[in-house]
Amino acid sequence: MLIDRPEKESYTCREVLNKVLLGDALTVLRKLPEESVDMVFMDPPYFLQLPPKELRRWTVRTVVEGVNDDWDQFGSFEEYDEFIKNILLAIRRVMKPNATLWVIATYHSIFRIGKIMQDLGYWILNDVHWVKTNPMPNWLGVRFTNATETLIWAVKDKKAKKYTFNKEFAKEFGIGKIGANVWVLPICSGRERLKGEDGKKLHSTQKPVELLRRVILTSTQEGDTILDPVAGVGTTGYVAQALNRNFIMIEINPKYVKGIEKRFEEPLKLKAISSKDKKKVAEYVTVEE
Amino acid sequence: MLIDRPEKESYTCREVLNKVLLGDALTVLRKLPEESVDMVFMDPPYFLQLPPKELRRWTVRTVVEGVNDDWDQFGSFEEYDEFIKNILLAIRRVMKPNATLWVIATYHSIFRIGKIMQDLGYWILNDVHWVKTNPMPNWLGVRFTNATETLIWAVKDKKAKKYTFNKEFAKEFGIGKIGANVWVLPICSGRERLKGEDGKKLHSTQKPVELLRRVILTSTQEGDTILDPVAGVGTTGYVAQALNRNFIMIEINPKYVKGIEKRFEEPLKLKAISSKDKKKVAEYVTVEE
DNA sequence: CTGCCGGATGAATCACAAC
DNA sequence: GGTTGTGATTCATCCGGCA
Repeated sequence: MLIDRPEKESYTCREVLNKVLLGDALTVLRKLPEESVDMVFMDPPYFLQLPPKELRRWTVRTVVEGVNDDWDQFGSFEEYDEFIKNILLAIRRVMKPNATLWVIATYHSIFRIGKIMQDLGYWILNDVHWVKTNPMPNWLGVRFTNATETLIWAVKDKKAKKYTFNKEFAKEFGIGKIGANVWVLPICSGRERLKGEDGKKLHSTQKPVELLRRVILTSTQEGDTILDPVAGVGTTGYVAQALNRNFIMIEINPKYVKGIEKRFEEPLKLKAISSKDKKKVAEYVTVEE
Repeated sequence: MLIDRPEKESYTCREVLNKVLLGDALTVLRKLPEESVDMVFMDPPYFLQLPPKELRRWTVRTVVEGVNDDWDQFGSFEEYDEFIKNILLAIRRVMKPNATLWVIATYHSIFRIGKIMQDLGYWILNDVHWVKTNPMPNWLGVRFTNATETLIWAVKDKKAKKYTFNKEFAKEFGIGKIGANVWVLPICSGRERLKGEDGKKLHSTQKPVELLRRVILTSTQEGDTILDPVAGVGTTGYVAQALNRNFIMIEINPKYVKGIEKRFEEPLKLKAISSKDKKKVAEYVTVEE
């Protein structure tokens, strides 16, 4: 069975391998054996601005002179930080000593996440920048078009050395010929995008298969175990399976889990990025004369 | 006089306009009038935490002149955070209500800086990614080649609305045709790179003129006042002057200040990026068929 | 003046084994 | 644990020397 709802106190690796565990990330993570996974990919919820009324004031406010009282968003920042910190701690426990962790987010939250990671002892190896060829057309002329998401790639500890890095793939994916930390690829759309029964997109931030293909190929070996504690519609496991890696996915929303189940009925056949798509990418990033 | 050593308790804007103030950033910032500058560009120490040993090129046996300057040394993350927080607070005081702030750093510290900015109430407008066409390669192939630096662009407060954003320039500089938050340009080298009397680079991390040109053209108007509290060899003011903006620069190191003085003897004549360079950039980011 | 070639170098958290 | 010596292996770009 692909789907499982963990009831026991703790699980062996074998019991949860290649399963989607229905439940809260933190609760389920704590049931997994320690030092058991080779790589973790996390796509945490984005930080959403709540209406000011629901927010508390930030206690550190008193540090600053001459500041008006509208610093209300910090109450929710604190809650967000707490959530991130706890899940990063729980992840750290299940990572093998030389496992690596990927986290993806936008500027709304990536800075908070990165600092928390460093404070917990994670050692950042790279930031990788996903440049979207077809970002949301949010051009109001008041900001730069936000065409990027940032991935942080890290090890548990500064001392971790023998992590997996397949540089041939890194060179293939990064722009230029030097394996740079910049990936240019389109967002998930078209047939790849999962739809609900209402015909609308099932998940608001479904990650493209190609993104996970790159993550997995550069940082794991065949047979490795990949964990995604906030699986959403399960792109991580879906691509992992196609690349002969094992996966453990955790997702709390039954709607998404149902989506994963349906998705897995038709296993992914991976093909390299089409030359047509490559051409599009090339056109996109080319600077005009 | 271009150079000035502030002795008084406080200064009017007129007294410090288009001057390099020799002194500690925090001390001098507190002497400036509040709400007096339109834009701030800050290039703080990145706290690279480079290993104490030297890195030697294998083929030519030469040593990489890393960033081992005293100004990049901090005892701990906490110490670094305190430094950043205090300077960000002092900057906030002198910013006009609709002024904007740019901060640049690499993955070593940009996440910490971004979180501290958010915690202090700064409202992030964008992250802008500088993709370097000619970075140091990662020789051992154990990571992605770190080819980027990240700029955070922010206003003092979420409520600030009427900040300057020249969208024509944003469209010109960003890759694609959408004004994306990605700038591709080479690092500062060759004749542009200031040399000391020993023939070696005067500053380990001099920023390219083209980077500042983009920052200034997108986020200020002619006649605006631009502050750089950690001026180094003064690229910010040098480009500001060429673009008919006013500047206030602060720098504590007399060696760098002397470098600025000499640099200003020959005012910058700005030329647009050449079509040859544009072509190179295009080649660099183009994806192969 | 131009073109070719060798040398130098860049914000780098870059390895590993032996003592 | 720290220190030191050996060795495996990157690329775009600029500059100066020389043909």
